[in-house]
Amino acid sequence: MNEKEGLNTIEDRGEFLDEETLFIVSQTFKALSEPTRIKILYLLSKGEYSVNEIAEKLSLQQTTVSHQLRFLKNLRLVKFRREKTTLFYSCDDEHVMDLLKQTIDHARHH
Amino acid sequence: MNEKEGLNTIEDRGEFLDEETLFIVSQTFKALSEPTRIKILYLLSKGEYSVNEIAEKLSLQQTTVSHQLRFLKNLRLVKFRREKTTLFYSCDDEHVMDLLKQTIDHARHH
DNA sequence: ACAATATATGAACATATATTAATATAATAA
DNA sequence: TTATTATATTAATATATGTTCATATATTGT
Repeated sequence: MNEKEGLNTIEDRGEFLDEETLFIVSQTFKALSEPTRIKILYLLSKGEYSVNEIAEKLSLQQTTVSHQLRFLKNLRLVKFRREKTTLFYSCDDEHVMDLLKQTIDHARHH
Repeated sequence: MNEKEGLNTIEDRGEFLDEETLFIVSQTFKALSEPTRIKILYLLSKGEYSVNEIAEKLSLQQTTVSHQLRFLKNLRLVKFRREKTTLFYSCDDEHVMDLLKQTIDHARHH
């Protein structure tokens, strides 16, 4: 059978991930796995934009943008500030933006 | 400088991603966005394992593992070598494994 | 050839999720 | 107050996708 079992406990976290880590990791990558969200995050990496500005610049419907911003806000990847009736969204997670930039650079070098 | 269209080509790539980059990026993150695939990749980051070993260690069905390995193989994230009737799978993309490790570390720091 | 073992494949099913349409809320201005 | 603007929400729909079941393929050993 498997002569390795029983040895990989305690100090060595071994070959398995605990459920909570697994959940956070999968959620993080899921946020970055859809073209619409990638476009939004990439745009926001260049600056702060209102919902309507995002929709116009990316040729998306306002409601689509609003839904995806809620998704990203729930994961605390974006934040917003209000100015009268307008909400300006911006990035709120350096690590995740870094993952995105790394992967875009990597993809562009093929 | 950034008055709408026309100027943000070449040196400044601007606020938009080309379709091909967008596709590669989304596929890459999609690979890392599902718990089963994360478990498999994390296990493979520790060494080389056969399909049945992966299934046993992770308490997954053989067919599930086989399907997900095909997914990962299509994206060239894993490779395999044959030894008699057994296929030993291992990681084949340093950059993607690095993304995974970074994100696991980040998640574990809460 | 046959049996045994390891892995892959295709179809069916269930679930997840992105988008849309319609409507609601909230803030501001007149 | 009413109208206007900006954004959010709910429900419906369509599509994508992960898992399972049944079966197929491929390699090795007898």
